[in-house]
Amino acid sequence: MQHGVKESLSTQSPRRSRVRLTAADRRKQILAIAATLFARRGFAGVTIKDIADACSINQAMLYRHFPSKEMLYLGVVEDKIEHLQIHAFLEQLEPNLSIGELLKALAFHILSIGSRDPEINRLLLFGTLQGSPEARALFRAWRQPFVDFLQKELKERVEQGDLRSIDTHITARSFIGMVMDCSVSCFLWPEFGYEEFDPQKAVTNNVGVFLRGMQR
Amino acid sequence: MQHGVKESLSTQSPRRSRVRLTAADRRKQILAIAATLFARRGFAGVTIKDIADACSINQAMLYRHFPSKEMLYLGVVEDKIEHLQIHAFLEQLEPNLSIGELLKALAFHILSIGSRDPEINRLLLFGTLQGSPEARALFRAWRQPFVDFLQKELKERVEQGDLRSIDTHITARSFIGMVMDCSVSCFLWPEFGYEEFDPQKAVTNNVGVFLRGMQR
DNA sequence: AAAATAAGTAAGTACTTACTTACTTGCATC
DNA sequence: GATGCAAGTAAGTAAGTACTTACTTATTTT
Repeated sequence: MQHGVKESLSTQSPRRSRVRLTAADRRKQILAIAATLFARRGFAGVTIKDIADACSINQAMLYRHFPSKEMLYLGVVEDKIEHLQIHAFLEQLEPNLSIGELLKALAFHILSIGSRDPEINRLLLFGTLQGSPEARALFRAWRQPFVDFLQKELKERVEQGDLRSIDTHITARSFIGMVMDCSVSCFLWPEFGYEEFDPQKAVTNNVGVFLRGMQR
Repeated sequence: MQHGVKESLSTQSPRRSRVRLTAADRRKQILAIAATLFARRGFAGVTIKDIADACSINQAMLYRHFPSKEMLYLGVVEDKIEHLQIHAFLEQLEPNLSIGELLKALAFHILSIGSRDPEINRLLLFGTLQGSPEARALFRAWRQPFVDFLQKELKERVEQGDLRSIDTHITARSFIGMVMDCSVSCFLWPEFGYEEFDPQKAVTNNVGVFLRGMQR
């Protein structure tokens, strides 16, 4: 591979073989790289030059795809939301799950998305802290569906007498909040004993506690 | 009080009576105002000019008190940590509280600090997202003591057989996480039905669930 | 009242920021 | 192989950015 490659003699500077992408591909690349940077350092912590450099293109190219930094940020968030598909996940859940199985399914899904793509949680947190309206949309798409769904399920079971008369809104919100907090702190504070943290064990433990706490 | 005050006739423009503070007072003012701004917009979202303007002083004055923006930020965080006093709170708790009373006491304290001074939570979140080492210190001072304390108390009671054999680390972390998430979401997402949210009710509900879930 | 000291400012420096303009390159189609 | 067009760039602009310098004002001490 290394030795004797004919071209390599003159490719010391290989005519700067720049990749020339189609507009659609370049747009995708910009969105992906910008997502990573915005998630890591927040809106104000990233410059247009940072993004352009990371994409190996000129800043002017960014402005052919997005009219401003704000709109690029909006594009990043919208792109994330589009690929979340929480409602689809909730709808394909088996309809006759026990409340324990349901809590487990929700918790695992939240944790698995959070560990597969930490950018979502970071974008949500950074965005809401900054007060950007885009973050509101992320919240509605990422966190709220779980709460609404769980509350509905809890309410049904309370009315049927399967569960104690707990406050369904507070309980749903708190359970989802607990799982989200867990998901977030795993990558925000890997030290502090969260390194060896096992989601499987955490879910089993916490679902057990909630379950017994809610049952008659 | 209002009428006939002699000086008020000529105080329309009172010779620009600029306040001239002592160094100690000015330092305090800068720290307080910088804390508000950094908490609201993050490190990168605040400029030295913003802070100086908000203090009604020249930017150069800031550099007489703090050698750089970084060091000012560090000062803000250290100042917050100094006034937290979580260990003092934990030590003055009655030693023979039931586990239910203990959970309630911890939850109320976290929520009351969070609502009295939202800057702490915002600084902690902003800081950790940015990856600033100062945030690590805030975490250690604000969140970790609660977890460590609760885990110790849970462990004792599990060993005495008062509680089921739950995972004390995970449970302590999750309970504190749930309360912190609640505290944070109250001011981050006041819409989404958290406006009429009553901490008293939430604590009663959730402590009840956890309690029953942990007891034999 | 004079001297010493500390709080305060105006107006810079060198560099970075988001965004633009005028131009060049590569590729598909006729 | 010339043509049209989209992908790409170099080199700007004007308004910030963190930080500095040289100077002025107020208060305390002698």
